[in-house]
Amino acid sequence: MSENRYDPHEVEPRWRRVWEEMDLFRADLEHAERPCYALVMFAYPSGDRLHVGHWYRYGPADSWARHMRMRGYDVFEPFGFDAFGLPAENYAVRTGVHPKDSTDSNVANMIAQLKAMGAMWDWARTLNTSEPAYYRWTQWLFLKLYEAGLAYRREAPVWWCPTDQTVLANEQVVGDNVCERCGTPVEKRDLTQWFFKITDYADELLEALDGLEWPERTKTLQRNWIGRSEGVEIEWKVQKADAVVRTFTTRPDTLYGVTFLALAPEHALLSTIVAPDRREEVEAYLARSRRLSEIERTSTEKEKTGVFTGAHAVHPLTREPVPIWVADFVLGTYGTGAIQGVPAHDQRDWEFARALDLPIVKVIESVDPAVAPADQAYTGHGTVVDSGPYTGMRSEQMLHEVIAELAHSGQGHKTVNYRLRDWLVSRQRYWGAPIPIIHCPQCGEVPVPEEDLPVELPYDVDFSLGAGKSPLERSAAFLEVDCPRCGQRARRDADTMDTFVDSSWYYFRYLSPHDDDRPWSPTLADRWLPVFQYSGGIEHAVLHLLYSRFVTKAMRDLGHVSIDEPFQRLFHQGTITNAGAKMSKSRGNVISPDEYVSQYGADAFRAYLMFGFSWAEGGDWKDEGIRAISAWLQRVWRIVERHRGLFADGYALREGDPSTEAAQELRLVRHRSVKGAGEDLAGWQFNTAIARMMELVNALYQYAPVEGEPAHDVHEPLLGECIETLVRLTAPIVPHLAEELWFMIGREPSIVDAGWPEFDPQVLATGEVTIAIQLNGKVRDEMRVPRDLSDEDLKDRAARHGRIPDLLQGRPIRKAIV
RNA sequence: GCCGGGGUGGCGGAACUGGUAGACGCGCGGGACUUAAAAUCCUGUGGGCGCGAGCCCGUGCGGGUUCGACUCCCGCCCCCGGCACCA
Repeated sequence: MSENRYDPHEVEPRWRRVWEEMDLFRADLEHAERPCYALVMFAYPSGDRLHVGHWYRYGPADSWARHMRMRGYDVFEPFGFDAFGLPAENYAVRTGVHPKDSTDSNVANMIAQLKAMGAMWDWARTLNTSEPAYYRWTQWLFLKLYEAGLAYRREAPVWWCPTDQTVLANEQVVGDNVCERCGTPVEKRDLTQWFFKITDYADELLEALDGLEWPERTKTLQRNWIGRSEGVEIEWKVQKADAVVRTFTTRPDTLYGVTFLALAPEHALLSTIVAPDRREEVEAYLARSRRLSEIERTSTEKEKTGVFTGAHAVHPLTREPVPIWVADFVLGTYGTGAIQGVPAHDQRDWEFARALDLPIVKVIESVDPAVAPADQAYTGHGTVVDSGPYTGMRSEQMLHEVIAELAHSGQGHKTVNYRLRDWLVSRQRYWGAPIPIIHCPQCGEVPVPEEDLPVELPYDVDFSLGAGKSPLERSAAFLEVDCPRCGQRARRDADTMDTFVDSSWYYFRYLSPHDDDRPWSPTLADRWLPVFQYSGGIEHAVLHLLYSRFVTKAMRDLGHVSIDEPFQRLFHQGTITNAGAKMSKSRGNVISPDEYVSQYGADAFRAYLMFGFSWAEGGDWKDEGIRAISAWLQRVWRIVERHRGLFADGYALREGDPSTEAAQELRLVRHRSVKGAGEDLAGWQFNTAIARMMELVNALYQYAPVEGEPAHDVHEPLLGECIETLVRLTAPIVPHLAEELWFMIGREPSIVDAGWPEFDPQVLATGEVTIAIQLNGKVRDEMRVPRDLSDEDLKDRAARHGRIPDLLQGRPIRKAIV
């Protein structure tokens, strides 16, 4: 290798050793004055090599954190592993390698690889959720929620994945009802399971989104998922029975158009109200609908079906009888499990009425007659017709009035419904935190006393997927236990917790990972939370990001923290693809970071990922990109190397007042670069931040060509100042190279504490500038003017400039814009 | 269907609250250095017309507001993501 080249392979490991010896990235959480908690999402140790995705999300996140440290923040940047979970266990089923062994070895390999990235992670505070010292507190969390009534066990129809042999949370069922993990179509089963009562927080989870600095689409995902819907619950007295059917509707203004009620097949009242002569037919219908899968039942393509129950309800306003049907398009899990059928103004009700020949009564007329198709329901608002005293009113107004009337007569009240369901947290798998509950024949559910935590996972278990029983269910050593309350023989709960429980509170634990008498320090939590800046994938929008918000709020209400939200600011990285497709082993298009890192160095790899893409978007991998950025790093190195002589001792780097035009221009670029790069880094716009640095480099080459001998006998403070600035600007992006250059110009390590360069808005506002002269929106000429010229003077000069007088022909210039 | 995001050169991507569209980079053309190549340095590069000064056209499509629109308004088309028989 020629002497005139930067060699990352020698430099990078050397500086990493120095940083480690300096203990540079150990955060002093107790004494921080400007805390900046820079958090990246957990890594899954499901493989032992880093892939491009790891570099793409962690490298830039570290660059942001580095720039914050240079700005004087006390940055805390931890890293840890979400080590429990199905992949490790499935691997064990296939190969017989114990999840603990494969996970531990993957974690060790990943840490070794991660260290080569040169990030500021504080490895003294790493976490591994599968270690008893961690999951002890996951179990503590469970117990706290249990004590507060926020964790409960009940039988419910739940999603079951036949491949993974476990239940799943609603949030883990994606697309056409398939398992988020393995893609297998899931089934509904009635099982007794543990839930966290996230629905208690539905309203706050929704409301508080407005105050979060999150991407709009992520907030939208959560809003849709929570699915708040305001409406009215209406009571319908059933004729000849001591029963009341409650329906939920968002459109009480259509009440006079109700021609039937429909109950879900699982509705509890059904057996009470069904007429004896209809019982047989109803039973047959229920049996039929039970056989249908959830997918078939809820398919919009499916013909509407239903059966008359023989019962009638009394219309709350007209007192007319309304037939009650059972129909499987009505969901037992939403609202009250019963609906008021208004065929004229609801498309589903319309289809139902057409299929079963029920009357369709129009009660709202569109104001615009053009929007009144005859072959479907009219769902908009308009003028009320055939609705007793409300006739002639605007439907929006009737909506309010009819609510008041129903409330007045005790037949209905305003209510809110949510799509959100409680979080199903139990899993019939081994590799997770055991649920700290003991089932005693005498005492029932008994929480494990806190002092007995952790309930440790036994190492010695049988992993074969047998007869629907998990390894823990088959482990007598684990299951058999004495009841902590009465001392009788009892049985441990054999389920483990969803791994999303592990990751729902880890940001607290990072603050005091070694405390063994409490999950976190309230003092540190108050000082460091909410997380200053969080980053990770959008795929967790309604999973981890929702669960963590719930856990934080629950812990707040239980008095364990004082914050309302865990993550104030959030960014999502995009995805790096190759040849237009996601990288995967099966496609054979996986780019291995190792090859590129060993060829170009960690800095170049990081810098390419930051420059070649808009970080939030991602994009397609291109080999030329990394070659280009690597060449640019050499270019940076060369210019600094060439002028290092400027930094001989005692040399003053004040940029002074440049006299020549070239010097003025260079100074201007310097200030512009500092401003631009700083703002862009702060906003995670890495590509444009680097572009600003490139402009400074280009300006330096213009100013001081590298041909020939450098003329350093000439006093050149501006050049020195610019070079020093350049080195500081690049430090967050290419930490190793910048540290080397910093050292090369005679400074002490480390550059992360050398401060971020400042710019002077005055400089950007003074000097001469070229402006375009537009007439009627078209550029007609340009001229050089001082930046601080007044509008009047500007107009005046422009009107006399070049060919402008000819074009103006005596008319004045109306407005000037600089 | 509803909600959110997006559509800009050959390519990746810029453009703050409307003010020279295409920063920066790749690729490509030209030049310097070299016996030569690589590397490096300089230079040109949205499209069309023109010898030239210059002119015309250009941010998915069609209208509009404005002295001026990638940006704002109205009506569409297409792509990505989420939700969806949610009453």
